[in-house]
Amino acid sequence: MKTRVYQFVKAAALSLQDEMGVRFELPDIIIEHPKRREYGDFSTNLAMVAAPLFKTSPLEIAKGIIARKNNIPCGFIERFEIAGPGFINFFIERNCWYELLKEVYLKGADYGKSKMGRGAEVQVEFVSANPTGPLHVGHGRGAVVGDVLARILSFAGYSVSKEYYINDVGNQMNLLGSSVYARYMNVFGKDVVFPDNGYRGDYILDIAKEIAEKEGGRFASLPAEEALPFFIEYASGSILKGIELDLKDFGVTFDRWFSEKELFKGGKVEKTIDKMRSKGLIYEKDGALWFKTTLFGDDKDRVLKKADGSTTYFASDIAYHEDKLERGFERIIDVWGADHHGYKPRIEAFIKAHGEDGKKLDVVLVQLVSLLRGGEKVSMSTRAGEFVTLRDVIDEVGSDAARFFFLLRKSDAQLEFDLELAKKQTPENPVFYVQYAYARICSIFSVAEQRGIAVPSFDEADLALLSLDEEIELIKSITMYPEMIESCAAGLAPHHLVFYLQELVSLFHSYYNKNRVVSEQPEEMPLTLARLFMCGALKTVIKNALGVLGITAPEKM
RNA sequence: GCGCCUGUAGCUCAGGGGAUAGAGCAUCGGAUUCCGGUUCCGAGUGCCGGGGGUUCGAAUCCCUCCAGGCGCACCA
Repeated sequence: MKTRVYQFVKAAALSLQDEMGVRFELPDIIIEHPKRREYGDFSTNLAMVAAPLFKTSPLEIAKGIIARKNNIPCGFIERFEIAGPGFINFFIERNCWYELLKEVYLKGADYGKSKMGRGAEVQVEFVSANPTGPLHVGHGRGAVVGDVLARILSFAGYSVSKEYYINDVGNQMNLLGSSVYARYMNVFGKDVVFPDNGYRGDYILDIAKEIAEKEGGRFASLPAEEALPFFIEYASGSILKGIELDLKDFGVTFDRWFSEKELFKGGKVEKTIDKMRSKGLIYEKDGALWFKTTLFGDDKDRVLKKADGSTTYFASDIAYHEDKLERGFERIIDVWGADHHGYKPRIEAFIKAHGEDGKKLDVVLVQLVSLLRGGEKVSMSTRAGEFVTLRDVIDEVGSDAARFFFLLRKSDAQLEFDLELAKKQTPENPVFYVQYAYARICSIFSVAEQRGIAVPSFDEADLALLSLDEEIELIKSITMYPEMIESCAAGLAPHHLVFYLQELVSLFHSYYNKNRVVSEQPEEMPLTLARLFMCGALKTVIKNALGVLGITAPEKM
């Protein structure tokens, strides 16, 4: 509908240019939903923006554009209005809304899908937590943001690939291995110095015990260096499996798990460095190898290879991003914890150095989550290993509530997550409020069914009977869904969808309370059918939206 | 010191150049024989952190200051 208004305005503006004998590139035409109902269904500020270009007053332009209505088809617009300093407000013909409602019915589960992405290949990389311990709440937020973003993009017509990058190389792996090794030795009564910054969580001991059970004491007699590779391999593998399971239970899956180790095995890291060297972007200083990222907007050059000959994390990362580019993705979206924000310029620098548009990369930052329990802060300290895991949260509040809460704020704002609230079966709990609306509609349908009334198809219902203001508002809100998906996709902002759902559902609860859907009066059957039809469309939209969020739509609660 | 994010109602936060700045919760008052109890309606509250600028128009953009968070390794 918005598109139709847009097309009209554009055609009208062009035609107005001809009439006035002027020609210039039109400014972007913005069609918006006015905040106030009396300003119509849509409005545009074009007349004000274009006034200087047309060299006349906004009022004249607005009049001119509206005058085009005789030449340009716009039967769907009931009336126009010029308001305020020069807004043009559009009031849409009521029948058009009914038509849109039928579209919901016809498209069903596909309603809201868009071709916006034109099938462009997009990669979303997210979570990518080091396999050194279980996922904690913060990772959980990143997981949901990435996952829902991917779902939104694919709904919006992109071809999306979800990926988890595993940092299974480097110091932290050695540290993990030696931590488990130390615990293992303890099991056999041997005292080994626990590494300084070792991992102290209970899970380390669990893994050590598991190894002791399966492998016996055969490593106890080996020198540490010989035993270590096994411990690293075993521990990271076991932790990764746990991570995968936690994510799966959280409704998050990946198309690919990409191992950093594989980059080295294939010589990819060296190859990427060589490539940059051949472009003259590498130099040596203080025995280390540097990459001239400053040429591409970074604020200092970065080390790729340390004086001791080992490569940095950044070296792996550019190799990884080169791999992404080579796989032909048109867009690369990295979802990172906000503490990595400083990392963006150097990755972007690499992409530019590689000869690609830096805009190919989007970084979505996910801010901290602080847990509350009935308003009281739950303390989390990673250091002591007593942090709250994602698993704990899912077990306590369930996957649905956790997912919803993680999306309740824009991702780059800090989030307070109240565990007590998430469990409440009351309307102050937004998840409940939304799911309840769905269950309520299902309940209406079953009442109708008991009375032998089937939910009508679009040609059985006379939608013109839906004439109440609340009904029109509800229909408008229902049919705004496709637009919502597109705007979430464009802004990489999943939280908009959550806000939309809450507003939509609130309109329904309010409507429900005032009006009876299934009437007792036989003569009101046509109205009942029309209302059932509308509820059916609403049901579809709620279900589709919850589906995109990865949240279940329960028929009963 | 430099960079990024944040500062909006009592609380948690939307809105990120447009018209009278919104929602939920909390508070107070009212409705609800019902399809579903856990629902609904109404009311009040704002120097949009301060100051300057750009603009026909600024919560929104720019500068500056203040406050909070997070980054700023030859760590990962």
